[in-house]
Amino acid sequence: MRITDTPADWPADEAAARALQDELRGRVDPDDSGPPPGTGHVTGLDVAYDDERDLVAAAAVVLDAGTLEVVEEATAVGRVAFPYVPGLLAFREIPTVLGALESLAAEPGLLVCDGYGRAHPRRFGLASHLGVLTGLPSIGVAKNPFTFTYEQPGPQRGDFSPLVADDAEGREMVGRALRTRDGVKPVFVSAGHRVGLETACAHTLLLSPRYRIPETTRRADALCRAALKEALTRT
DNA sequence: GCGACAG
DNA sequence: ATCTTGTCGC
Repeated sequence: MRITDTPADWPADEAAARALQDELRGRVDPDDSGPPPGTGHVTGLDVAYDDERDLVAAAAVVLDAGTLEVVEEATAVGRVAFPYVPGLLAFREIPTVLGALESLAAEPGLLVCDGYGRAHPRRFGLASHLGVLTGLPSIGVAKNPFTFTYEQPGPQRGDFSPLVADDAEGREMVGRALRTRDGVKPVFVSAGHRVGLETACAHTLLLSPRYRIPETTRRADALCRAALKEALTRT
């Protein structure tokens, strides 16, 4: 098994990581040049950790956006490149996630990340970061509200309410709490690169026909866990 | 200083 | 994220 290595110029500490986010945030494209929902490919990304052995397993699962059938799967294993610090999650996941993405033969199309994009302390979360580094359209679909506030959206699938940030960047609407299943806790959607919030929500609903979490993330979650187990067996 | 905090 | 079985409900 080959271990994806951390880039030599990876931020060494929190200050350097925050500075890099401030530098890269200007490269995010807020326009809607990404694919129309339901067309082309959508790629789910996720990672699993074993802090004991210092390992990270990442998975990239490409689905046909129209049928949600799996087109291709890829995994990569790496060393933990950064500790978990709220707001700096991307530095922990990106090296290995890029390793998985690079080994795909298919076009990734839209990147669906397990976390946030624009909804972030410096407006540059994991989805924004991955979008800028790859040039691919991306969105973030998180399972928790992080530090943001929101009113409970209506009870039906498709109902949503604004996700509001009130921090150093000011008070602003950075995403949506979106109900993907009737009567079930909403997911938290934010724009990444080349995809607007409205479009990001449309993608999310099409990717979640049955469960709260998008098929892309569900598939990637199962795959990276399996890849981690496999890596532990061989390590 | 304390608490909260994507995964 | 991760440690972890059964169980209540649709």
